[in-house]
Amino acid sequence: MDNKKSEEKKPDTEALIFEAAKKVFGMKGMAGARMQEIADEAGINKALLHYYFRTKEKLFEAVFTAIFQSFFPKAMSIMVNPEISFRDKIEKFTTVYISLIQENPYIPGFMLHQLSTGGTEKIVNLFRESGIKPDFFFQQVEKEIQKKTISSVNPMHLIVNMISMCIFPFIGKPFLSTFLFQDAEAYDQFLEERKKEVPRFIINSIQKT
Amino acid sequence: MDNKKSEEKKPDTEALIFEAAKKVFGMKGMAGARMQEIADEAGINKALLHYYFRTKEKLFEAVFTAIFQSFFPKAMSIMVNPEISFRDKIEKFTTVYISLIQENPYIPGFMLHQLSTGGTEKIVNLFRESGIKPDFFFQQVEKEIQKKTISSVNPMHLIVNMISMCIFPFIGKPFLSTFLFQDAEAYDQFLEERKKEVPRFIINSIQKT
DNA sequence: GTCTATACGGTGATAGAC
DNA sequence: GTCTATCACCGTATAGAC
Repeated sequence: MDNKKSEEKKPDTEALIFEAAKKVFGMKGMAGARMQEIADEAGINKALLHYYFRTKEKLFEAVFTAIFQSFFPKAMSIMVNPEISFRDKIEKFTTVYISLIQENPYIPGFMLHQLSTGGTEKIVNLFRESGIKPDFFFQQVEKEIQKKTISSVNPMHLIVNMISMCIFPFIGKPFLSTFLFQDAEAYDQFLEERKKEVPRFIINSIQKT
Repeated sequence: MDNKKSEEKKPDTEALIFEAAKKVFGMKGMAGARMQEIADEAGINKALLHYYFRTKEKLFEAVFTAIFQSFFPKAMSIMVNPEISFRDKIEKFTTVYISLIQENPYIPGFMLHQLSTGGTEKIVNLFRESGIKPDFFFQQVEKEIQKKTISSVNPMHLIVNMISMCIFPFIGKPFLSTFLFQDAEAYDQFLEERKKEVPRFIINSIQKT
């Protein structure tokens, strides 16, 4: 993998470390991860980790920030885009959200550990920096209610329901894939189905009949 | 707190440790928790932890098992109870589920860490031991579909949706309470509302009109 | 049963050769 | 930039007095 034109994309140790850290931190969490394991995963030496990222904490923060920014703004920008109709919004959001996590399986692990360990400040800051204001979505919901196109729902609950149904299947993967599915393939298919099922479920619930 | 009749309920060091461990493990996870912190929380000495539970891992397992058994069977038994109508089942399940976690705030933290750390075997075993068969619920869904009382839904997605909407608000508490709510009180009220909102949301979605 | 003191291993981090 | 060797610390676990 080293034989490309060395000009254009050297195997870039930093990126190797980054990927390895994603994986290990995502699986074990900040506290459970071991620098040694990350080094092994990256196929390099432990000391090199400290050469690129001075400390474990800095490495974690770097990876966490990157992960967060790689998905959160993308998903949220859909919700606050004035050009997308309300109904499309729900469909797009769920689909994109699920797809994004499928592509970056470490996201839920990161979020979880970060949340349940109480390290909320970083998330809060990243969120603030992203400049996203959920208010617009709430206003759009209210507008739809006034237009009588949907039944009267509390926007808070609606958005929490939406996020819940998108993200939980990933969190609960080991659990679900043990009890509800035969193999990994069945689980993957289940996720694919959800891209249609979840928006349908939501729209069925709130649409005026 | 020691001045009760020493016969009836001595302050029971073991129970103290158990409670402290619940709290610390729930917040920090197995890897992040420190025996010292548990000892402090229990107001006793570090060595005593090892006297009662030989190792950190044994302590964790004991607490995890107790937590699991204190809520899972109770919630699930509702789902497979043939005497409860389908509609009541959804209402009862969501209400009981949310209430149970409200009373034992450490449950989500435990589950999360256990899930995301990959220690699924314990959960699988505990689940097996509980003797619960989710099949009955699935059958009941199919029956309702045949009776045309609900629209054609995939039972898998239905139950995953239900669990998602119940449990995620707890997982995401730090996040939600930062962005959507002013204070802890508002968050608590939100949870109370959900006991009505979630079943309503589900039933609205699947009922035949 | 409960404490203090200590042994022991693991882990993050650094020094220094190449 | 990358490695080997090593340090210093922290955290689990045990020994032993009371």
